[in-house]
Amino acid sequence: MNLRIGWVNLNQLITYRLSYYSKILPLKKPITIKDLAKSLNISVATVSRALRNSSEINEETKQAVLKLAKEMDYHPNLLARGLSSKKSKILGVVVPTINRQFWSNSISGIENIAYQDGYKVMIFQSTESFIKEVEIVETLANSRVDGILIAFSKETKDYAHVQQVMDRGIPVVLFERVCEELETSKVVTDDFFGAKKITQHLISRGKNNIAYLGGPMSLGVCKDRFLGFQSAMTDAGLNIPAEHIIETEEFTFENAKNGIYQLWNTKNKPDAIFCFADILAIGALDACKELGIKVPEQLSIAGFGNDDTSRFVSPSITTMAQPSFEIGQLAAKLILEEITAGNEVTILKKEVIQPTLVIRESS
Amino acid sequence: MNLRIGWVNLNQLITYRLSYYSKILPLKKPITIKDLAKSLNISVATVSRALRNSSEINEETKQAVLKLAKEMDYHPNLLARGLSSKKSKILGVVVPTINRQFWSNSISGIENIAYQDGYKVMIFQSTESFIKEVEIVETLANSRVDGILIAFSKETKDYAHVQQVMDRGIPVVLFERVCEELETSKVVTDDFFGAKKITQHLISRGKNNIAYLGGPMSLGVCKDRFLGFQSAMTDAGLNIPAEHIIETEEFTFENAKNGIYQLWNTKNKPDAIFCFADILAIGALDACKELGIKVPEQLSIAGFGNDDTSRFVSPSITTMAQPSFEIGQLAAKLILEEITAGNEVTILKKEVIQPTLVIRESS
DNA sequence: TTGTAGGCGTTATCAT
DNA sequence: ATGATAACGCCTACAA
Repeated sequence: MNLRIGWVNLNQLITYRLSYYSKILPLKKPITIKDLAKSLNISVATVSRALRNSSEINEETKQAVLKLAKEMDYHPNLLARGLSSKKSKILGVVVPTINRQFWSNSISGIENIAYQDGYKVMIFQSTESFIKEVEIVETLANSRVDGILIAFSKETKDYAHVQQVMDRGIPVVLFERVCEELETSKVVTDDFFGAKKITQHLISRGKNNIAYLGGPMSLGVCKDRFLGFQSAMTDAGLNIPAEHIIETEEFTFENAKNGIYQLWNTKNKPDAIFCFADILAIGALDACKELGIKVPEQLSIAGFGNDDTSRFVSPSITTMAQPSFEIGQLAAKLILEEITAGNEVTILKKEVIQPTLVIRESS
Repeated sequence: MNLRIGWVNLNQLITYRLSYYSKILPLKKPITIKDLAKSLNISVATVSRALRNSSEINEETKQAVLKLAKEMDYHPNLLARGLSSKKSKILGVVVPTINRQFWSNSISGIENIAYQDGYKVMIFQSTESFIKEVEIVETLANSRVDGILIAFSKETKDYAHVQQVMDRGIPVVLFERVCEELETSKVVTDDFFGAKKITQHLISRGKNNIAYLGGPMSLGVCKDRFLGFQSAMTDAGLNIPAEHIIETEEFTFENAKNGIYQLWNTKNKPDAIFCFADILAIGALDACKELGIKVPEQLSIAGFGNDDTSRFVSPSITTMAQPSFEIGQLAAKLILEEITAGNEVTILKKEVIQPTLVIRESS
């Protein structure tokens, strides 16, 4: 035991491997309600009722069943249960990635509500890939989950895969990354007003030459935030020169830095910048340090999302806080409503949630 | 449509709700292989074979089946498939939280390997709760997943729930937060040497009065990192006064700040600090700013984990990079090996992965 | 290559 | 309150 066998190279990492012991999977046959029934000389139906504490059962027999079940180490087979009952008590969630606070927080919100109603949550990430998203949605549907919550990948422009699932009678709720085409309940952030509000804040700080750094306008969220920004500028009678609008395909630290370098090469330098997401704001901040630009004196920076990081950097970043946990909760509530309604009429709702302004040092 | 109904107060957020349209779930009965068989006047067995492109089937009939399946919008019922085949092609993953880079990255690593073999991954978070962890593991087992990957919650000291699942014949692999008691394959970071290495780095920078800021020693990882730290100090003939060892129950920004304030109140002030995790290092850095402590001149700071944030703050944080993605990949490989082995002998392995030193401005 | 039939573990619908 | 028994949708010997 714990005998060192040798050195192994794993993706350029030195790893050492300790051999343990060998193992063979045990192949005990699982106990079923049939076994319980036989042992107690009663029918499987009765056992089944006892296990789901149905109303129509004698208290004593029920206790006897439960006792034996524990003794014999019985565990229900959820596949069989689902197959026969047509209910899984499972919600499926599809998000672009779990590796960002907004998404992981909203998932926590979903779980929070789901668990209260005895639902489990299956999480899948599309990794911003349309093909993978389609696969996942299909798998989820084929696994007979009771409902599916989706935030679309960046690539997703076609919603047939979701429509198809809806046609199969599976409730769907969209959140954050939604679309107009589908007739479902939706939960979104008010991106337009959020962007407008934070832009107005910058203006109120005396800035009047504000640039925009964001993602592709083809993505709904990006467009909405830009429109909000634009609206605030227009309302204030301010102009947005074309070279002050920078679009990056991906939201990365590095792209943001490049954006600032690009901006600082124009002869009409901005005095503030509104970034589509916090990660961009943080990249912008880093570029400013390299270029010796004083924040916020020379350039104010504003982000969106209120990621933890926006608080930790220095100067800390002014941003719009999105209530991600609550968005998840709300989405879960909506889908549970629909599930509960079953074949009754449900009212589809669109919930638009207001982000809140968090003023920090960068403005 | 789009008729505004009213204002709703959700957790102190102003939300407005747009009524959409009402909806009734359609209740079409799903197509089954039986339906396909009937339509083609062949047996269900043949259809089944065609769908899983078994070798023993005529190419023409197979094509006919596939064509009809598409036409009739057939979708396999995974519950039924799993029930009868006893294979789900699903891996279950249990992590403390998905809301931290290390965990979300390792999940991505797991998915990366799993998808190559046609496995899907079900993600669950225990939220550091033992009870929830037990529930999840039980659910996973009852859902007949093909294997379970677990990183224990902080609270978990008793491993009966996992042993039980193993006894049921379900392969289990532990990663990162593991235990000695269970006879499974395991993948861990070399915390001892990682901590030792980064401490030695601090020493090589001329620091000789290094403090430690970390979690409860009851948690294996915490202890290992502390021991590595201690070992480096001892090797260098350096002393660690008791007041330079600070334990925090939770790894938060605020706790770390308090730790630094506490340290700076002792008369023997340290000239460097090794923090158990990056988030603590970042908190420490913030406290330094508030206290006017120059980093790294007066106090060097080192973290562990290489979270994105450690790169974004200024000065950026020296840290140990844990190859989280690779750890996930490895864990997935190990469990797939075990699954594939089935009732053959498997060799259980313990893989110890070396973190790498990332030197940045804070040292 | 195809068909028959039994089984997977549970729930649901009848009776009793 | 309990028991038979037929689904649920698919897989898999075994037989043809």
